[in-house]
Amino acid sequence: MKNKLTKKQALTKNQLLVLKALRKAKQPVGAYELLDQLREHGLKAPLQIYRTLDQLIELKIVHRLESLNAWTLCCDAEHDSTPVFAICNDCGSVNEFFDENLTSNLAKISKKSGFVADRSIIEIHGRCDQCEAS
Amino acid sequence: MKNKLTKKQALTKNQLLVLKALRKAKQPVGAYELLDQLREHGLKAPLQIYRTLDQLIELKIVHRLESLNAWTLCCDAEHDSTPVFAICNDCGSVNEFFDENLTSNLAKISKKSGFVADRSIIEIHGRCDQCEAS
DNA sequence: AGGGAAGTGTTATAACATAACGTTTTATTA
DNA sequence: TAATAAAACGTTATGTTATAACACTTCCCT
Repeated sequence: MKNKLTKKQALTKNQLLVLKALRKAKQPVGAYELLDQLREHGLKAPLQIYRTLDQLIELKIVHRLESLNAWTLCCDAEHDSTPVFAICNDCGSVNEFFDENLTSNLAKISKKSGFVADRSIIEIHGRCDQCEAS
Repeated sequence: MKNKLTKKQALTKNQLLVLKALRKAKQPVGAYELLDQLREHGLKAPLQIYRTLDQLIELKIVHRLESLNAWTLCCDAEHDSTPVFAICNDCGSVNEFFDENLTSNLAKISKKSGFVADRSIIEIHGRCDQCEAS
């Protein structure tokens, strides 16, 4: 794995296609939906999508939302702490947050039980402020 | 919905079957795995399993692990705060924790952005103390 | 130029989940 | 206790999400 700059320059054709599709979307997108959108650009099989998504996750450019089976752009490539996703049940929008306290809380809980954490998933379902207001 | 006592007495045949299968398991179990185990007791279709699992979740006896597509018994029917699941990559075991600080942190993050939370998912992947020791 | 690693394409299949419909059981209350 | 509403159940078919296996290509480094 190279440094950030090199990484960004090194994006492949499929990676760029998937990224572009994710940028256009205002919500997380499923793998088969991405496939449908990218058929016109030559992608034909689910695996091409899944592989590309795995690569983009590895590059920390994309997150997978486990409770939605869908993917979304990372808000900011530079964070190290655990992202918190707030997922609106009504409009489907997702916001990504970071919270130092939460991250350290999580670390404490792990440590207390001797568990060595690797990857943390925090997803909150509910209603966003806009939907709540309307 | 009745009180806890009544609820427990009211478990149906399918609910009892699924619960028993989950109790025997030392790890979260997938829906089709449950189906396989319960075929000998007359369950034949996935939907019978999925429906029963939904009922047990509604009764707060069972949790779904979103990142595993699997289900596990709730450690304790009496909690109200958000459960934290620590999932071992090596042995597959899962531990359920509760942490007041974490729960209130989560609530704060939601509130700050005007998001009204409904359901929270916290799943940590890593290595449990036993696997880490060996 | 040679060799290894990463990326690609394709077919087939596995794993996970729900729609739609009708029947049976259970609980409620008139 | 008969009528009826609600919950649970069973079954077939289908939809959705994800991976296995294998062969080929491209890129990069020495």
